[in-house]
Amino acid sequence: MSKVLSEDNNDPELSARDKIVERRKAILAAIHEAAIEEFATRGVEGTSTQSIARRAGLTKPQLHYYIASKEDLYEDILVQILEEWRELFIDATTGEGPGEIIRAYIRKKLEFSRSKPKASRVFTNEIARGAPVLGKHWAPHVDATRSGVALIQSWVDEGKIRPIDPLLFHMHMWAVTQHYADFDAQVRRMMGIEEGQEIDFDRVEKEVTSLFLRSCGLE
Amino acid sequence: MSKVLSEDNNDPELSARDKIVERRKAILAAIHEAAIEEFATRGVEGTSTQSIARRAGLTKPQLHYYIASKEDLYEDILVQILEEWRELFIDATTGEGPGEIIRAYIRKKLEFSRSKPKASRVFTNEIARGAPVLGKHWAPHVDATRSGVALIQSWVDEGKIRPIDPLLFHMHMWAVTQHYADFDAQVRRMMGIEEGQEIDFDRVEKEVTSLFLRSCGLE
DNA sequence: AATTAGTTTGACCAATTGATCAGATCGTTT
DNA sequence: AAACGATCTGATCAATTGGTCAAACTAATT
Repeated sequence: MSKVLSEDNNDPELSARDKIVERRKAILAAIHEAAIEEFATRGVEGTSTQSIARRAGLTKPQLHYYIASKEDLYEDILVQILEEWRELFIDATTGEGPGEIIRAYIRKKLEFSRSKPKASRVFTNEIARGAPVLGKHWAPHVDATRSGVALIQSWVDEGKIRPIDPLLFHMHMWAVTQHYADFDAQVRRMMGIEEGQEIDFDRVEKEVTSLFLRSCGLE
Repeated sequence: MSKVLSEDNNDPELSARDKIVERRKAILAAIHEAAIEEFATRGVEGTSTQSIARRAGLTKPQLHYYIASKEDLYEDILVQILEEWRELFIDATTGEGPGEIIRAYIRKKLEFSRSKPKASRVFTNEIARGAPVLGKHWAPHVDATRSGVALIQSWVDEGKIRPIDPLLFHMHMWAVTQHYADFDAQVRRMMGIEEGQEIDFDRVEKEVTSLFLRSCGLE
């Protein structure tokens, strides 16, 4: 700490120290990306550090220079995914009505499934295992979801939407949107989509939104 | 074949040969059960034959006496799961109306998630991997689902239900019901259910049914 | 030119992996 | 009692696992 402060006085555009830090960041990002890819398809225990290293363009000892252990890396990635889901919660701070909030939630969650399906699958895998690693970390996530459920409940109490079970309603939105990440292969097969072609997420978003809005009497 | 026929003439209650066959069946069933448990939580590649053997109460060489290889066992189990899902399809042979058929599908699928969550998860895992093994086997399954979709489409055409996207409607029913198997840990956490306690599947069935019936104007 | 911190490398480790095999053991039939 | 097929066992295999280590290398600082 003191070293950094004492030596970083001169600042010609980008110091050598900064370059090193930046490089480290880039390599760590590559490791995370490679690991997510592997974890998503092979699971934690089925993934070898070897394969992570290879995918990230590193050797195995090189990988271990940047990470402590496979389990450590896995935990980091899980926390990172939860972090990215921060913005994904239902809240009333925007001042919008139930319809718009539900629409926005479905849109954002579907966008995550579309753009980061692998990360979604790592999460699914962890839950399916009984969430042994996530256990210590997802309390805030659960709390945030709970407050979303409370918001939905308040809509029911105020007669803004039909009387539905708010917890199940929320979970079902989560389930359907998550489906498009976890069951990508099944969705493609059912839709008859060729390799390389894109799933029509506009169609999906329209239908999913309609499903949930109608069920609570908003459409 | 000829041996069996020639020697099986005398039949005192249960012949020795039958006993052997029965024993084999029982052991194979134990192996399948143990393997499903392991595959569901650790994935195929993360599961060791050792752990399967141990859980089934066998030694490793003993296990290999009954199965050819781990991949072989895995494929058998996947096919077996598809087999059990045979009865799970939407069809009009009962002569019932859309409402009853949808209700019955959700009930049956939820019952499967409740009673065999592990098997469900093995399936999910395979799909998340891109269905490399299932690929050769699930054509009938896909066809059956497609005919279910066609049935739903016919309801729309005949004006029996609201104009929904039949394929997505079907997939969403699948997604929500599957959720209760794959995300058991998450569901329990959100519902605040203690270890050992049961999830209230009546409440779930009621809400899921209502969700889909309302969305197609049947409730 | 020497020092330094950061990084990379090849060799190496004990443990486990999926799988095999010859020989031992078992209960049954002849 | 001999022979039989079915089953089980301990030893063993090459390959891979997650991870370590000292030594070498690199580039910037002194």
